[in-house]
Amino acid sequence: MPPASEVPNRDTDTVRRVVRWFEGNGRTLPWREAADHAWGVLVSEVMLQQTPVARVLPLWREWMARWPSPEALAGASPAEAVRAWGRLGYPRRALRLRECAAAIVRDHQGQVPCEESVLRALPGLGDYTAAAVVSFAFGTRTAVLDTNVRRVIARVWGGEALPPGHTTRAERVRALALVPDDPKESVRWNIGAMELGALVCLSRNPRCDECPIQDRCAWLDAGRPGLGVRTTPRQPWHGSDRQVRGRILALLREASAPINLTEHASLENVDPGQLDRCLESLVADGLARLVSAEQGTFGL
DNA sequence: TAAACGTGGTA
DNA sequence: TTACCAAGTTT
Repeated sequence: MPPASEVPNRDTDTVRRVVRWFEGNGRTLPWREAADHAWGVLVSEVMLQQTPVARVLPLWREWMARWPSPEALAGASPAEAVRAWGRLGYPRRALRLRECAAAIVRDHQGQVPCEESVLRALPGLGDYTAAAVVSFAFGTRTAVLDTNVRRVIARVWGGEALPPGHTTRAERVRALALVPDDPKESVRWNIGAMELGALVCLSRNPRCDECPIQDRCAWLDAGRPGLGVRTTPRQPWHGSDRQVRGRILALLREASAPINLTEHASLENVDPGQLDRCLESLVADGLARLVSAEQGTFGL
């Protein structure tokens, strides 16, 4: 544990102001409307990992209509899940979500577990998602630490432009200290802090003049230092394995039958070695299937 | 622990 | 146009 000097006061008043702001400014999103539907919350949280709300909305509606329960999704094939994932990105999430559904059916009587540690053990659910599900779907008091909440806390109580590259122990301690004792209020704070980070306390262009706690922000007080400082270098995209894997997967999603990928016209400009490497990794990930080695054909 | 993992909107 | 970035997880 860090020394007590690093643990801020509860700061109940600032927390309450964020909650009030959310009540008047929060978006009405479908997975919030039916917050008692744990499966819907879980699906939304997985889809929202590193993915903007606007892109998730139509896919979430499709998935909930098609697979309204863990049992329903558990009955789908991996290929169906990957195809239905469309262009949401990080398609391994589709496989893991389906595996998650199967585990829920197999080990939890088809009911989404309500314990954070149990959820954390399911495929595709990490610290953030497990906390989000117990908070938003079950109303349990816990600290939900996503990139939005981390940024809000880093600025308001830390005076820093951005949180560290990975979640630190100190961040968790500080975050938990801010969570209200009352479970219902803790949920409002979690979702309100996330929404504040998503709509106002933006990473690059924060709208501090619209912020309900601008007079409580250590970072704004300090003159917003460090904005625009590059933290982690980005990997090049053009020509990367990621790009090639994405192109391959796009072809596989569209194809209704196995297709030749080693001599595919749209992959002509890809280095054969890289193509082989990407195909191999996709097969290893369960995102592609070698149908015929002789013909070089693959399917989902 | 660092690196890998998709995609498309925005400035 | 390039670069950033959006409710992270896994190995």
